[in-house]
Amino acid sequence: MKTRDKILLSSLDLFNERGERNVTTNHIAAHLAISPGNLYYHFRNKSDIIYEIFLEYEKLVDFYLDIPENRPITLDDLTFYLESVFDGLWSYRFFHRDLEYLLDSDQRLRQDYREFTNRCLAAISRIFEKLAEAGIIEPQPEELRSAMSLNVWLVITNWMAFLKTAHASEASASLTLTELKQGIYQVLTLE
Amino acid sequence: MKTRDKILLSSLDLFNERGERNVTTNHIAAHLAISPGNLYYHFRNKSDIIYEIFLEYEKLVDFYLDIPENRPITLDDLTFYLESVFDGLWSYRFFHRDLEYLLDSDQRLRQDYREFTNRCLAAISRIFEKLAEAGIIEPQPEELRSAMSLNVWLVITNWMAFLKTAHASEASASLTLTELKQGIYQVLTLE
DNA sequence: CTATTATTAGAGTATATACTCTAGGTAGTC
DNA sequence: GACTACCTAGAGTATATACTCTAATAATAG
Repeated sequence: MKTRDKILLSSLDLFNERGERNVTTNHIAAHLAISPGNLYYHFRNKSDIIYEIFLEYEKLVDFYLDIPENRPITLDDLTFYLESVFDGLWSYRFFHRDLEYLLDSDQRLRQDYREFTNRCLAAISRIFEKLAEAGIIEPQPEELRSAMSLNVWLVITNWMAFLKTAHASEASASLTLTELKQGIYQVLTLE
Repeated sequence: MKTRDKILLSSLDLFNERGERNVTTNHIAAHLAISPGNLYYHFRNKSDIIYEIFLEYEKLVDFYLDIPENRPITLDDLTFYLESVFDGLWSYRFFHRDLEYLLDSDQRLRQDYREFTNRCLAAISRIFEKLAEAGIIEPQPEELRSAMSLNVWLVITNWMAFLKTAHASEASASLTLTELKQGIYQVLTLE
């Protein structure tokens, strides 16, 4: 694997595990047993690394949330969407943890993330619409639907953080898949 | 005003405005035109300052969420609760922004915050219960009620962050009260 | 007035952090 | 073999950060 890709992978791992704030570029280099100079040959700065990781995250979620236009939606589809999105959240969980700081330090990222959020909200909204069309939930007016979508978005993106803050340190390392899955139930409650 | 209190006030201001991560103890001292030594005479370290600010926050919210036991609840009460809580969130908004990091760096805080969350969830749940008793909303089984409460909590605590991340930088400084109030509508949607 | 305690200034320090610079490899191509 | 483009090491640096230490000044109590 190319050094550049190894840097991205290791960074993601370390960020997720220890939080972006606690991971320096020197840590990343040391973890890969390469020199800082080498790291900075491949990336101009830490922000660039984070930005590239975000692009991957974005691509993944966009791929998952590509709602088929001309096919009714089923409950299985819904479950698939939720599982996919939670999977993405888990793999890039460092991102939402330090979101505000990250957006403050990189305008590109702020701009892109804003559009990303809007795409996600639109997708969630479309899911509601199709669920209503399929007769699975009650139809709802546009305004209510977008408020509901926003609620879903808030619950989804902050579920992980809630788990980490609500649980005592005892099981600190063990955010289990079970708990993650409970997040799915949590979202379903909204509907 | 005592220096100690001035430190707490200034810290809160600076934390809210620039984010805890961007505010050093030296900044706080400089802002107050006192020496670092002076600051460290009053507080052993930065964590201690944050912890004391949290205690104030906790006290405020606990005070607001003291649900009367022997009186039915009205819609006005509900509005009051929501406005109070959003007011508290606004005044201590730095806290939720860097929550995970803060809890990681102070075990006392982690423990206290965990209990605080549980008290809040219980209060929200009690509000639902009383709203049902008063015939304002449909009664719901215990399990559903606690899931709903959790959703409300997630929306409330992350509404501010959402506003700051979703809006482009244009109006960066201007998180208006109007938008905050929209958060209240957002929560009501859940019900 | 004096002894003690509380408060303050300000210089200083150890460590960390993001990042730079130079010199030297390595791999492919003609 | 020589040229070029890519890659890597590693020492080094400017700045920041949390925090310490000493000495001096106010406040207070007896």
